Amino acid sequence: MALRHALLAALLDRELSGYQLSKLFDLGASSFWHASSQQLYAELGKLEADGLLTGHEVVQQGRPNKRVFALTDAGRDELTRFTGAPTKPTSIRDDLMVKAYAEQAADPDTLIKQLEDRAAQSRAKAEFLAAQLEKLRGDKPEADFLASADNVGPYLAGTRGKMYHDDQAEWCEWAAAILRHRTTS
Amino acid sequence: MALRHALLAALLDRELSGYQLSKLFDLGASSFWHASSQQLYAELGKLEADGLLTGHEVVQQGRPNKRVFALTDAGRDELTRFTGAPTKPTSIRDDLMVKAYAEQAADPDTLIKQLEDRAAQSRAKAEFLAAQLEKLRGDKPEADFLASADNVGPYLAGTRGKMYHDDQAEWCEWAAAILRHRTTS
DNA sequence: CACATCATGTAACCAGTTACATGATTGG
DNA sequence: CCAATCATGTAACTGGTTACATGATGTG
Repeated sequence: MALRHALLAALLDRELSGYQLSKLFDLGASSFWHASSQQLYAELGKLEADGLLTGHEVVQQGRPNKRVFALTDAGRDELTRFTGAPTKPTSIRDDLMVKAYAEQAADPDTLIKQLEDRAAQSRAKAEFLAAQLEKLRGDKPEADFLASADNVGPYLAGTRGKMYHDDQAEWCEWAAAILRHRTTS
Repeated sequence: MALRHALLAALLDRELSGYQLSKLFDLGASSFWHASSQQLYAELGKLEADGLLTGHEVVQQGRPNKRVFALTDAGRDELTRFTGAPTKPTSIRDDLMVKAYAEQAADPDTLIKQLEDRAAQSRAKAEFLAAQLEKLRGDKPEADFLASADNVGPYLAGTRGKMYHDDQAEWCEWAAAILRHRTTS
């Protein structure tokens, strides 16, 4: 069980539909938890069957109806249990980094293009996260918000995500520049 | 197929045994590719069966014998093909970040402890990577090395790994300090 | 003599990916 | 009317994890 806890965490203080969760895992949470939408719908079903979540149909006008999910008490307990359990090592799998490592076997122009594409994606995600963080802290200075707000978890995690994407973009551009320099000289 | 390319990349310019690869994936490459030793031995077998790698027994005195693996021409071609193929999105799964996100449901002291443990691990990995980078560039200034060396891939990837772990350690300590402050005030 | 490190695997199970499938509504 | 966005799934497959298994050698 792995995705479960990420889903429970996302639903800790709000109800969301599968679709909203898929946006979240695509944009906000992608820097610390990766999941496809198919996986989400499957896991939401299991979590509901296991009594950790309850789903309610929400009728919308102007859009297809949706099913939103909320934590049950059992779900919250399971999340608390999880936070106390030993932490598993981080699992990262990044094709682009493997390609950079194997630079010797790669076509330089193609690799440079891929690094630049990734840089652009990471810049966009960093910007999105910066906006999220601003929204979370409202008009307060960061230090005040972190000292007084009642739910700082998403802010802490979002900050790490922004760091990750800022670095990723910076590194990709740096690496691309080096490879470009090596081909043209 | 996923681990394959990471293994082929690691063997691009040297021969290594399963055990040496498991060290590499535990220390050097863990910031961009995660794999267990069981997985490595299984995949090395498949790669040999597919003709992308050849294994040779090396007799050692004072230690158990080992089997080292080297890229074949087919293996190198496959790696080149891979570097040109579309890059899959990065997959990250980090329990600790999910726990930070779910801070509200967590016991503060336990979470702080976990953040501090991770900070120490990341500091150690960053230091290891810094030493590796120094070894790779030898006595040259970084810019000279990157402009003139014939294999910069591992240096580029290692640099990203160091950034990742430096940030991770810094963020963990920052987050732990915030949570500590919130519990004591 | 016990512990750390070196060294390599197998088998059963589970998590995650890929391909397929459908349909409503809004805006250009 | 076409594309984008909203919305939700299933089935087959494959990649990865967990638990189990073994044994040599050097160091304190």
